[in-house]
Amino acid sequence: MVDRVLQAIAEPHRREILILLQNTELSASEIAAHFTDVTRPAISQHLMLLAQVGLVTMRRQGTKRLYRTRPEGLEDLRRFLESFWDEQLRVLKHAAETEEGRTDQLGPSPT
Amino acid sequence: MVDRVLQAIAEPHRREILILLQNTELSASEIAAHFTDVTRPAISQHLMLLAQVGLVTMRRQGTKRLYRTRPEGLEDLRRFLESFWDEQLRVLKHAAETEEGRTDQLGPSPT
DNA sequence: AGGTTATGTAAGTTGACACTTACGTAAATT
DNA sequence: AATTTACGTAAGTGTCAACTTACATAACCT
Repeated sequence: MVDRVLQAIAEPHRREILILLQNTELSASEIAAHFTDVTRPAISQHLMLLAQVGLVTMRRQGTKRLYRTRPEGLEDLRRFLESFWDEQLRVLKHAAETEEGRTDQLGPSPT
Repeated sequence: MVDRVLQAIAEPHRREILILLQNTELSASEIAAHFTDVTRPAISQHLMLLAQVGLVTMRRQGTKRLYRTRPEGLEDLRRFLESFWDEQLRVLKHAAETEEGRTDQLGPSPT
């Protein structure tokens, strides 16, 4: 499950959709209107995926479909990453205390 | 930057690598040995990517290359998701208090 | 009923990416 | 110097996912 949620939020457009929906409930076309680089059907497909993964909920209102976030959908991921971070921080702390001769060669590209 | 980190940890094998490296420093082949469904070069490529994104560090020791996690690499992502979650939880709380007529139609697939 | 509005769905294209095998290379060992 | 060990790198392949355009459908309005 974590897999699919991670994959879902790895896509920039989908993350932006989630951010748009943070405080509001929006219709599909309202959401699509925020995007200039992508067509409405694409957004529709993103919304479908987000719903399947449980990050978003939909209800119909007349001809519209209103979407909102579903906070519980992030729980699994949250738990996973949190435990992960705890572990990482412990390592970080330990490294700071030990402080062995830093021989680092390869790091992140200096963007 | 968040994009690339998310993409990096969206891949199951790479997540497993990070978990392997949580407490230890391992050589490339030691890491590869943990995987049966994938060849060593594939792992090597994953390690490269993880290093580029800043989730992992490498140092040479003789003919070996030892990898370890780089906790700071998760900071950006952590910040992003944390603010995100805060917002989500606020919404969740608000929803619980308001408790309007639940008209939910589309949810996560009942796995 | 007929038209409009709001939206999903089908089908096809493209590009990225996770692999594979084969090869290159640098450090240790003999 | 020749081998072996421990890797990365090149090049090619197959799959998947994010798009696109064109079409289908469902609710609303007149």
